[in-house]
Amino acid sequence: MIDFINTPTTEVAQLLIGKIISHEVDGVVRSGIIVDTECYMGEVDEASHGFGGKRTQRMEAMFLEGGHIYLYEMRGHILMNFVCGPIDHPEGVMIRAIEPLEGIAAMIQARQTTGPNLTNGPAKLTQALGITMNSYGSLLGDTIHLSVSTPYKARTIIKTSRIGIPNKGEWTYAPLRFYVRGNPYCSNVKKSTLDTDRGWTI
DNA sequence: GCTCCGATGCTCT
DNA sequence: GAGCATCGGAGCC
Repeated sequence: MIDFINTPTTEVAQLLIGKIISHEVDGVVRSGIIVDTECYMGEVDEASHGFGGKRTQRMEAMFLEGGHIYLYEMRGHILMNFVCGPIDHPEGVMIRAIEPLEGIAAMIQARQTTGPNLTNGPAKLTQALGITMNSYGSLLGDTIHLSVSTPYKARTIIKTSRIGIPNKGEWTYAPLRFYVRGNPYCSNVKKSTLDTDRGWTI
């Protein structure tokens, strides 16, 4: 299991790649392999909700100890983050995309679509997994589970700038996004760069 | 009470 | 590749 409190956030983001996240809805387990993550670096990161020491009701979970779930609602969509670092330290890793594994039929029903479109975006995967604001501030392992081991090994992890962060100075270009090269479920990838083994070495 | 706006996604060109 | 739909929280009046 990852030590979310003592491991640097940027390292957590890379360690999460290849792990399996699961959530149970009505007795049906839905799970997927994490393939795309982004870091948000707390008070100093202009793109982070915790920037400048701001602290409001809806971001309270971000200030919990590492290992908690921070959910953010935007335009009716839910985005999921794993909180990192010690308490009162608003850093976290957003899960940007997963590769469906179990409960795919349920995901298709929830999303009303199939293929990469099922989970290749932060709001898409929460909808596919059936995650709701009920899990806000819960501890990882409570309603949302993460595999202890890393069953899938990425051949190459691409390190690049984050998506949807304009006009944030150096933070717009900071290499805080990590994803599996060649995996079709990553956000915003070119078709020509996909690999037949989806980027895994096993 | 009201306005502004975003860590998005979908649709159409 | 660009434009827009559309919801709730934050912050200010």
